[in-house]
Amino acid sequence: MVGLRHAGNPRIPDTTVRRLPVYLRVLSELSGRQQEVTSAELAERTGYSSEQIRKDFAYFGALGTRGVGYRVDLLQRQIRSILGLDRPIPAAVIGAGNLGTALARYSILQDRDIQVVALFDVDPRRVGTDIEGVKVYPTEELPAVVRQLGIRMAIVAVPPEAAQAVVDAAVRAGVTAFLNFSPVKLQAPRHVHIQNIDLSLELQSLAYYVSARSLP
Amino acid sequence: MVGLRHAGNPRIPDTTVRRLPVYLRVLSELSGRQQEVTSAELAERTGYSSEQIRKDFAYFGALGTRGVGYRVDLLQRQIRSILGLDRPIPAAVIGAGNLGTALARYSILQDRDIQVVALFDVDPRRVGTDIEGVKVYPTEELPAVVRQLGIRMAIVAVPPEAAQAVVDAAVRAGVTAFLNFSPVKLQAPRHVHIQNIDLSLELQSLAYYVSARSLP
DNA sequence: TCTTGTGAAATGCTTCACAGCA
DNA sequence: TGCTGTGAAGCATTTCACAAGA
Repeated sequence: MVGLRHAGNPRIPDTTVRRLPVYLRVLSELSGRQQEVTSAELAERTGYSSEQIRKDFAYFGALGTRGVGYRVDLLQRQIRSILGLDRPIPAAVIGAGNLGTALARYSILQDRDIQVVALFDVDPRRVGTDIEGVKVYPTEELPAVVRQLGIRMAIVAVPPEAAQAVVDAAVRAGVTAFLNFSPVKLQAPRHVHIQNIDLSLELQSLAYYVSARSLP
Repeated sequence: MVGLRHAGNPRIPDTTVRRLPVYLRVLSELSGRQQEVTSAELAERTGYSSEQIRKDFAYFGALGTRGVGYRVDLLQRQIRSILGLDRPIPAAVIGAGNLGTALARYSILQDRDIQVVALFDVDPRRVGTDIEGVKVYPTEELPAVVRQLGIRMAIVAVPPEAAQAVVDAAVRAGVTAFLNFSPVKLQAPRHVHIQNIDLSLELQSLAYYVSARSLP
């Protein structure tokens, strides 16, 4: 996992990248209400330290005014540009079962920058239906649809046995970023980024923090 | 976030805790097939370095045999005990919408150590139904049901406005560990552990890794 | 000989502390 | 005076390198 991006851009640590969307969320609450925001105020609202916030901003050539703070709108625009959210990103959800459907519905309704434009499923009963107006295609058409719609990002919610195959197909068709909910370690070329969310692993590690187990 | 647990136990770093379930998964594939496993083999299958694995095991007083490796069954038992998975953990899913239902179904079917024994929802149309045989209760009954069933862990999948209130109620009733899917920063007492999974944030940070944005 | 177990070095991230500027 | 910007210090985690034991 490297924070390196296309030539010329500063290298941003992965930890910072993960905080950027949080800043965006807070900034959008602030936007309209105030023009400037201090790192102290952002610290208050995000839970990060103010120094950390300033360091984060410095990674992409910050622009605060000493004694005043940062311009909300400028900051928003910059962070969105860093993340590549300054133009819509077409995304796919692969697997239209319970989880896939829920994730698709959630993403379609929540996020306007990342646009879920297609779902895929192997089950003929699901193919042809739609989720919030987005069509479910047969998985075998994935390469064609991905290319046609310029899909660059995919949410994987298929059974573990099927995951590697759909990722391989998607990668060949040009997808470079995956959010994987399947409980398997996926293989992919270096330039492909895979972010895993594994519910079983999360729950099991969470178990460690269940305290005072001696109680009833 | 501290790795500290009940008195007497060694302090295990959070990073290690998050790897333990991965070891469990790999070990369960191995179990039956072989009695011993080397750190190199585990490295191969997990993607972690062998030194890291040995360090992790050392945190809970490892027990390998030089020249041979670790006993699979012993390792399994130890890790399960560290995580508190040596007895079933009753859990709740709060919010029986699309996501909550999908998560509940997934957990019920996948995980036998963490048992989802109740769902909660405010919508009267959902209350009284069941998901894979697990009842949906009205949210107002949460305190009573949590106490009655000894629930120690909760998956939160309610709208953001409702999240803090259900967490407060659950904490008062004795829940100490949460997996939160609501896109809000939840407040809770020190002894309560909250693990967040925020789909929007994940997708937005993922956008950073979509490469070669200049293409079509 | 093979693999564990572990101090020591390296890395990466966060916090400290304060100089610098509006 | 207030807040940014940033080197330096501090921590946490990972990797290195190798001694020790079956």
